[in-house]
Amino acid sequence: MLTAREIYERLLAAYGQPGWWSDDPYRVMVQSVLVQNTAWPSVLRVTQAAEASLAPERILAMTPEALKELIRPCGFCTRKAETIRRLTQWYAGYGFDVKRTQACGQAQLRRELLAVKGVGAETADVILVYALHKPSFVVDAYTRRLLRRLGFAPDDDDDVRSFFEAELAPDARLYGWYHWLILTHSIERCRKTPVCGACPFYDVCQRNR
DNA sequence: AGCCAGGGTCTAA
DNA sequence: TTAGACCATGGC
Repeated sequence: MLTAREIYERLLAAYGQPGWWSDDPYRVMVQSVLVQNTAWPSVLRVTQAAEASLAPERILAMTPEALKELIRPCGFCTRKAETIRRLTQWYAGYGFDVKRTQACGQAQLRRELLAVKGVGAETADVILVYALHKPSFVVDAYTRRLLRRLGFAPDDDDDVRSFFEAELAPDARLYGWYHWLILTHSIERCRKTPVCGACPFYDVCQRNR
């Protein structure tokens, strides 16, 4: 089994400098909800079309029905509209101020985010890492699948999270990059060319046995 | 045409 | 406590 560092090194060598979700914290919050069980292009289409409305004050000013219509193409629009509203209200408690929000401890922020109905572990961790720059490793379907293919069979997501966090420095930038690389690997390579000799994990991938 | 997509909540056993 | 139903829509 590769270590967390070895996996990162291979991803970096294969895909180069990783990207970042967004430098706009509120955009990360909205998109992290919209992408729940939804393909990314749908999220992009909605958020680009709604560019002018994508400020927390504007969202809270909309009627629930208008917000629902705005995000309809992403699916689950009733629930996601409610979640976005609740999340925005949570952010309002910090005056829509990232710095004020970041002043809180990571554990407290994670608890508060998980307490927002409609926000689960993955959404909370995406917001922690990309919007608030707190090192909470993001475990998503791709992360689970990659580790499984590398021969690691965790009982639950907490085990996956500790696999990474136990070995890596608690660095939000690193975690964000790491998640981004797993994403790139999963979408750009694994999905389009399922079995591929150029895969950075070809030698250890369970699928090749 | 049917299946899946970067999830989360609620419920029945 | 856990597996399964449910939530909605678009893309392939």
